[in-house]
Amino acid sequence: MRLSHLFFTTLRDDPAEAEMPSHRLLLRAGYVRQLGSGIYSLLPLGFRATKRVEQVIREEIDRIGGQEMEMPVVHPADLWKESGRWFRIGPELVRFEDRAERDMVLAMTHEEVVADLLRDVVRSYRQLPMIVYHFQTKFRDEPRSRGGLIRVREFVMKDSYSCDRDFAGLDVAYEKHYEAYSRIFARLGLNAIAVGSDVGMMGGTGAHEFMVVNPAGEDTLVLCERCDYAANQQIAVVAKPAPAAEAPLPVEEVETPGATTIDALAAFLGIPRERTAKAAFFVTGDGRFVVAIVRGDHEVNETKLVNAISATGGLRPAQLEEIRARGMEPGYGSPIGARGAVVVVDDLVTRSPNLVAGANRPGWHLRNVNVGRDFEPDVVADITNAREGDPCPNDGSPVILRNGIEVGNIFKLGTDYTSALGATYLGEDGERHPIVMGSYGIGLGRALACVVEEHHDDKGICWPREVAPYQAHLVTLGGSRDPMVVEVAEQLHDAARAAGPAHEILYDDRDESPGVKLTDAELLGMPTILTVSPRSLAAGGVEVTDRATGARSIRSVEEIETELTGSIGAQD
RNA sequence: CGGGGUGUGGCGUAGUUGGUAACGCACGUGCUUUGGGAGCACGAGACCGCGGGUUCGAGUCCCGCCGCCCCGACCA
Repeated sequence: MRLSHLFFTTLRDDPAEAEMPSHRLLLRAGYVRQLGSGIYSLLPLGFRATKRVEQVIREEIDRIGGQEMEMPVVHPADLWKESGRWFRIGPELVRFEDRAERDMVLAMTHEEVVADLLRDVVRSYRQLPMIVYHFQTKFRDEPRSRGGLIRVREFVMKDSYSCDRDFAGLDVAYEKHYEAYSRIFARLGLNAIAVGSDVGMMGGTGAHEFMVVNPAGEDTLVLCERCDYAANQQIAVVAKPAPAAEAPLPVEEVETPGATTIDALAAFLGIPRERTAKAAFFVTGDGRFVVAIVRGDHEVNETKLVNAISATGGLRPAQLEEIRARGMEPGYGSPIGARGAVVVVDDLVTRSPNLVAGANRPGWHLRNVNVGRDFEPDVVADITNAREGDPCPNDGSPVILRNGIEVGNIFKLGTDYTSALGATYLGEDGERHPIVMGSYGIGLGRALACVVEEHHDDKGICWPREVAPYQAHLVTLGGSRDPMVVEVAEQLHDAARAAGPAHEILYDDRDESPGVKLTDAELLGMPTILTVSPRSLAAGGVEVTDRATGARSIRSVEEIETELTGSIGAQD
């Protein structure tokens, strides 16, 4: 591909609104352009790189038996009403009416369509198991997109769906995907770690997210310093050693004017935060009022809290009036004397004696509060966030906290969708059974951006070979109108092109100064930069620079031609 | 949806007490130049986000709206 004809442009200056390196570089190097908030066009270079990511994924999903297909982006809302999601999902699901005033949705995922196809196509257990997948556009009207391609509203996702006779079959399909994903991310040059993640109401044996450690990540990962323990903070369980036992002391009131926060309270009384109990107030989607009690040195983990009380519809913070109506006082709150509230107590609190807790009276707290004696929990569970330095549940080593970007997830769906839509098969036993599904996603654009996050330097992108839109970037220098230089360059370009689309190289045939060409070559990031100039010819041929390492060597023209047209492409 | 910011040629920016828009890069033409974002000359390119208002006069002041970015809320 001649750069003089490529639909792109590089920017000398950093775009003002791009903060993440991947966003900045993909814009500057002419890979993508923004159309609106969270909506991007892929220019030819970006499209080509995305196609390479896609091909890696395709090969690995095919390898575990996936069958590629394609499902629509626009769905009749009836399907989503059948599954119930039409009613459960908020405004991130785009709804509209067609000309006949039928409700329609823009697909944000494709479980419903798969389940619909299953009930049409699958009749017998003999047709199972199977895996289908496609690369298809999703639209999710996120309240806030950010970070360039990292979090967008419209994106192409590889989503695969496993369809099995039973949960044992699901486990197999899940394991296959786990391994396929590991291979995919390794091939993409991504250091992705699989972390356990929340399975929500689904039960089953689990879900994993594949996370890339990145400061801009939106999830918090809990990682063991020593062993391979890794979990999303949403579900991470760490050891919580109990303090030394003490005999319960009598409750005393203590005046604590203005101490509405744990920090203020601990400072005022001159005690450590772990001697206090913190109350947080929520209302569940199904209308229950919840007061969660954790120790002052911990934070409430809402995901764990939701799971502990099976709160359908999630949680929202309670309003002041709602709290007071239950006999509690924000800032000085505790379950003591509360009414009409589900009291959820962190297990550590039950093992921590003589805590300072709210007196439910402004300006007052209570000393020596003990769970069981002074108030009765409705639920005792682990409802706190793991903290940096807490003991790993496997080997007790300190855990560390890191931000992570989710580049893929695998999820045991079970029979929710197939039951709702009536996708069943006739088993060997002559009975109807719901098909057991799993779903598995990878966002292409996000994966691409993560590759750039991991593979760049101060000059530009450094594509891994598996992802590079072109295998090499050919630059002519030092009198680029020199007939010999042009002839050699044209020869290499033609030869690579003749070897097939996968072998094609980028050829900078522009009449630009050496500085511009070399700077652009480094910005664009092809793994190999080939330089042809009178100097290189005099030295024996073509100068070969490895973009990632900067290593240079002179190779003969014939040698380079052989490599360009041979297997060096790694794109076969 | 809250909080903060921002909107001026393709990109990055300047624009003072209100007087019809400037600079760098990029772009076009010509000549020179060619191993690290070249030089000279000429040139093109902006309804200053949109609407209303104040004013003799608005990029600038006032009101409303919109877009985009960041933080938070949210996230099958």
